[in-house]
Amino acid sequence: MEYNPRSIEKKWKKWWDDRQVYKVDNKSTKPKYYVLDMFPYPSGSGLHVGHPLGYIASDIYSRYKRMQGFNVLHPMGYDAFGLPAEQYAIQTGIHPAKSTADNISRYRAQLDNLGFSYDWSREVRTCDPSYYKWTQWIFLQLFGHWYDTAAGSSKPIQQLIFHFEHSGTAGLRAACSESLDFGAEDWKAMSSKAKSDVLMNYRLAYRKMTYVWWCEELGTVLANDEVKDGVSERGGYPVERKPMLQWSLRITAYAERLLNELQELNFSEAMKKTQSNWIGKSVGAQLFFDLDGHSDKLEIFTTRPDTIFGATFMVLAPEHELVSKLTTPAQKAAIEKYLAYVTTRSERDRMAETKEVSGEFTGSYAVNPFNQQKIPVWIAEYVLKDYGTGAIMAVPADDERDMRFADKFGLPVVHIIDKSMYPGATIEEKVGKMINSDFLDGMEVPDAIDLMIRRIEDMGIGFRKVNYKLRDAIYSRQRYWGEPFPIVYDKEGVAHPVKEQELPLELPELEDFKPVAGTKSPLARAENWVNLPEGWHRETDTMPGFAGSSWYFLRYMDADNDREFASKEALDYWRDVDLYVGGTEHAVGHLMYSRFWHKFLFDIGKVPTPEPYKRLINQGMIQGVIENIFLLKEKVDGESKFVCARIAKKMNPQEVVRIPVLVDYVANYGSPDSYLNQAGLEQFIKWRPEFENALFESESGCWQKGLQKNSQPGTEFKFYTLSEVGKMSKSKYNVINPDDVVEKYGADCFRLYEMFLGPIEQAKPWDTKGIDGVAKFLRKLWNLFYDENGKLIVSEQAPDKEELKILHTAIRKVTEDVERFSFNTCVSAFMICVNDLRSKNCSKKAILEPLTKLLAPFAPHLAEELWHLLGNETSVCLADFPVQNDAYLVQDVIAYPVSINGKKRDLVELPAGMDAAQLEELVLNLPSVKKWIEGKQVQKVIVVPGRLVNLVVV
RNA sequence: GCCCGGGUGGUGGAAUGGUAGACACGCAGGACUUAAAAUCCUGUGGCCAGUAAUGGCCGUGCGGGUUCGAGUCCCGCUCCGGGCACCA
Repeated sequence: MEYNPRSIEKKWKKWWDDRQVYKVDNKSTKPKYYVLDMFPYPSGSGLHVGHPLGYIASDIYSRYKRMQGFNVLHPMGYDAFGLPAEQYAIQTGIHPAKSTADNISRYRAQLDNLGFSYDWSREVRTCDPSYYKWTQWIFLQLFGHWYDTAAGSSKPIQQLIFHFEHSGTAGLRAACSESLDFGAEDWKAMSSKAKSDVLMNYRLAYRKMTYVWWCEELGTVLANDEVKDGVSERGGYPVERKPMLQWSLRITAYAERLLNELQELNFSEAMKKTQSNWIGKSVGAQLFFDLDGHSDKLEIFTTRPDTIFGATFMVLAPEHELVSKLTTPAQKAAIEKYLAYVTTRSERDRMAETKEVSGEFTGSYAVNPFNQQKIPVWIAEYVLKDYGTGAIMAVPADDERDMRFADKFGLPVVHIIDKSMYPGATIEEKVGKMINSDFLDGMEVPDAIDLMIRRIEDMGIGFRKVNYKLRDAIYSRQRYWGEPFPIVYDKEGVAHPVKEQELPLELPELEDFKPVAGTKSPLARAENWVNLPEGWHRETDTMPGFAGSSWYFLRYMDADNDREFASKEALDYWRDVDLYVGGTEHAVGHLMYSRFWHKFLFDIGKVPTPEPYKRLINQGMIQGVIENIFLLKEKVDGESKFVCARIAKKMNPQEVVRIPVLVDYVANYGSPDSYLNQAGLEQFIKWRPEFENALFESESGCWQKGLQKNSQPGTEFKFYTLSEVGKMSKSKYNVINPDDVVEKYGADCFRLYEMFLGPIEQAKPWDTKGIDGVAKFLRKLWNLFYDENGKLIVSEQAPDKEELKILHTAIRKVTEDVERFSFNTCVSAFMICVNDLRSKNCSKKAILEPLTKLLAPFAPHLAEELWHLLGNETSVCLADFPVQNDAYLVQDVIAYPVSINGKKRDLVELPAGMDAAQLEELVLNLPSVKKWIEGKQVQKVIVVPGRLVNLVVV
């Protein structure tokens, strides 16, 4: 009987399905274990071989934990709101709800094809009203709370109102947009609009002015992703940054906790570093500069208050609210021109551009509070509105960017730090002795910083301040395909929450998904929905992608609950995610937001833990190989001018092959390995028959089999191939569908091969080259059960010592490696085990049965088949995972490498249990060693019992 | 530009600071076969010497350092991949 994955896999899939093997109960006497995958966005191109990498790993781990006696929650769902579905709708007219549902069925079919052990009864879809009801509900909680910095926790907004009524802002320590100062009487005198504005300053979900990319030509707001090189990616139209009043979430209130509590988590150090850097905590001073001739003060944040005597100019972000006030009539034209330029620039451009600085003088001056010197105020794009206060004091002597700016605009430089005592110290390092700095002169930098902050506080011109790079999350999207905000505005524009019993606030049906004139969201088209009695109206923006994905793991715990997002019982049982598997691309976005939401829900008593994810594993991206075939035309008339065409491996041959490539690029990739003339083309088509009818087009002519268009006699064509590695995407013709691989090799083989490719955390290109090795392994295993005549040859014989050692070596290795997520080495261990058993012709049940269980998490279908062949009737998925017995693993003999000065010179097999002295004596008398130490002095002998011997000779 | 990773044979990769290249792919030679496929066996980092057994030297992107010993730790570079706040 031959191993036939197709029939085996079909059979057991149905068997598992019929018996609901993967269904999980919220009540169990077993310990719980929650394994979560980052749920996919169901895109139109379907699942590719990169998606399942993490899913297979988490599935193996889930199955492993289940077999070890845990009640394992392993769910799956879809992150189903998003931009691509909406873009697709605009292009094709197909409603996002439909295309999303279609894509989901396709994803489901593809996932089902891989033998995952998901409990599908818990599936969630973020675009489902029964789900987004709770996304909206959480938003309303954020809207209804403020962050009490003194208590380190979120509190209901009513408590804040109570505080204002009794003492105004006195004694209040709260996360806010700007510090306000008013008394109880002031509060009581405020209009409802004024009160609402004040509360917005404290709410965790609040509205503020932020910028969006606007494309006039397309009549739509664009995502960063849709803007390339300052123009829209679609159509190449001009774009500009437009200010809009948008919802934001005050994640900055949680910055300190997000940073501190990160340390306790089992995340990779790289991930922790990325998140800490993103939070970007820095300590410094917030201080106010007087402005010459203005009553306003200029508020800046600096980590280097000690350098104030070197501050020779101030820089404001171009969007800073004081810019218009500070611009003098003489500078007006220049400033306006600069502002127009800045609206075309992305933040990335503004940060990245360091060689060519730009800026403009406002014509006004600030006053240095310590020496009363006038300091010119400039604006420049390298200062960002949302970081710090959107304004800096520039100290060219101590900051590279400020220096370049001073250089370019001829601004003075005052040296204030003597670093001669610290050779090799960079300009930014906080070391050196202060000079030219009045009362700071002679002090070391750290002391000077300290003293300066105290001075600033004494003078009442500022205070010590902790600043974070982390910015509040912009939460509005001018899109259709997202959660509507459960917010209505009254006549005065005051935002009110929709009543809880009115949730979910469903997305109205629309035919046209384009925004309404100006920057109004598509939802503005649903006038009946937007407009309410008495001049009230609904919010027309929708929530961003991260809304639904910030809490979905909680919903799986109790997915059908229509009274709460999850019941207290379910939350108390499952608590948090024990293992989370997903890509690093979510390091700062999704992970940060969901940690923030979770902490908020914890503060308001809705979840039992302050952190959502205990352990995080990041799978590397599976990249595609972009294979290009170049056809070059070489002019023979002496000129060495090349022209060439380029085609990607997976490109449909019917599509015209074009892309002229730069000569330099071609020249960099070695020499052509074959000529392409008519015969060469034949040869090429033999190698790549799919190009039989392709038309090869280069700048100067076209080629097709049997034809020779536009080519001059005497012209030679050369071709060669090269490979690049990059993201798998439709546009690169390198997407590989797992279904095709499963069709050919089976799901078990696919699972093992993806694991065998390399370490889970590493990015690697997909290549099916090695899959035969895995397929061979599976057949070899199969053939331990069946002989070549299809006869079952499993015997009841007792295993010998060696066979037990082979088995238990595998058990040990696989168990260790599963725990550390080293699945590629698990597969090697299986191969070694099967190879060893084969060489001993071992088909003993006492060996094969534990081996089958060991393999079950990796190749569940095959394991189930073998398990039943061995006479079992329950599922192998529920069997006990084998445990190693150290008694079988004892080594009698150890191979000691013997090194001289660190170089291996001999390998001697010695009985285990020799002590260091015995080993030393024995080794010194080895002939192979004598040869090396003859006439020399043995200075030192390093003996590591059980490992090695190293002699140091001179 | 900034942040985070990574670089080991022809290829994917293995290696608690302790025998570099496990396990595979590929390739070469052989067995079986009319033949091919499949399967099995043997070899396979490079260079040098030797008929051979074998022996020697070099070798983990580049340059330095720590150590008895470095792919692994430290410093400086370089190339590649990912992210940079409205793709998800």
